[in-house]
Amino acid sequence: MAVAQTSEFRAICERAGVAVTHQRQVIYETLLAMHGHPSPEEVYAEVKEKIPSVSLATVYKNIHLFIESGVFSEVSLHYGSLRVETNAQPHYHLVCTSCKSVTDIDAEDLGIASSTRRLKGGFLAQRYAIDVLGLCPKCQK
Amino acid sequence: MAVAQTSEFRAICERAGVAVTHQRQVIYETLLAMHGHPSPEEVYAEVKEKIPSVSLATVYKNIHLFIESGVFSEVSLHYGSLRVETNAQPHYHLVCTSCKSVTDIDAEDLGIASSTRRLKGGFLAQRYAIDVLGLCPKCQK
DNA sequence: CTAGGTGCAAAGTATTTGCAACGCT
DNA sequence: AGCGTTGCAAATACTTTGCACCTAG
Repeated sequence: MAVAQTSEFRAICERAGVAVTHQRQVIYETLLAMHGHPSPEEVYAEVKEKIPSVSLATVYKNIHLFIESGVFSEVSLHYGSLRVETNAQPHYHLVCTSCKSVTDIDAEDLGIASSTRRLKGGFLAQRYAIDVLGLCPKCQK
Repeated sequence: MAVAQTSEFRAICERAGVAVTHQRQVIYETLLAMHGHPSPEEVYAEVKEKIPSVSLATVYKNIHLFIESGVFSEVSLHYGSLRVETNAQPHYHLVCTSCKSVTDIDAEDLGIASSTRRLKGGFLAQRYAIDVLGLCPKCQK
């Protein structure tokens, strides 16, 4: 059905080992063209203008597929529910992209000093929430 | 009803301008004692052992109250829904704690170099997700 | 006393899943 | 042809809300 497929998109699908479908391509192009940090509902609304019959489930499935394939990423990690930080010491998180485990790491061990300061543009930085994404020792094997 | 109230907890409630209730105190102490990054459901399960009649809604209300008061915080920002990062350039986010706006900032403007490296403990860092929490210029007035 | 807090149940929002029909390869 | 993909609807997960009763101040 699709005609004007970019070779880039074909390559992405091939790398991910998935089929090149019209919905998939429109969702990909819509994401590329969107500014900011869209939610699935916002993407769905945009895609629906090109494919009125598209379903929200398809948008969800493809967004996940793109995130898993590394084509896009999540703004900040989405754990499914709110997580309370009970550790009052300044520290950051090691998040394993394979097993999803979260481990605390001290600021000094990351080599980043945390302090209130004013950044270019006038934003007043008060606290840093840093998630280091990677592989825990167990998952590196 | 409560008897052994720590003066610390009373001070927290006073600062927040809320009442010192038994549920509130048990939820606070439970959070303090919990390791890791508990979800509301997990907190609820723990609190229920001390107060079997407690409701999940009360746990949610008090967790939010503690977070708003700065007593605890969120592990990573919870936007209510997944947000897709469509900007492929390495960059981070300025999140205004007042108006919740999210703005991109280049790595170099933050003064942090992003690179794959192995941290103490053997974790293989591949990507940094950094949210700088603070006040945007508008909200500083 | 009375404003705020609690428990319960229902509503609301976000996301996933089962399945029959359909389209890529 | 065969398997992955889609659309739909129902199911599930997470969170908030309305309200009558209760309790700290």
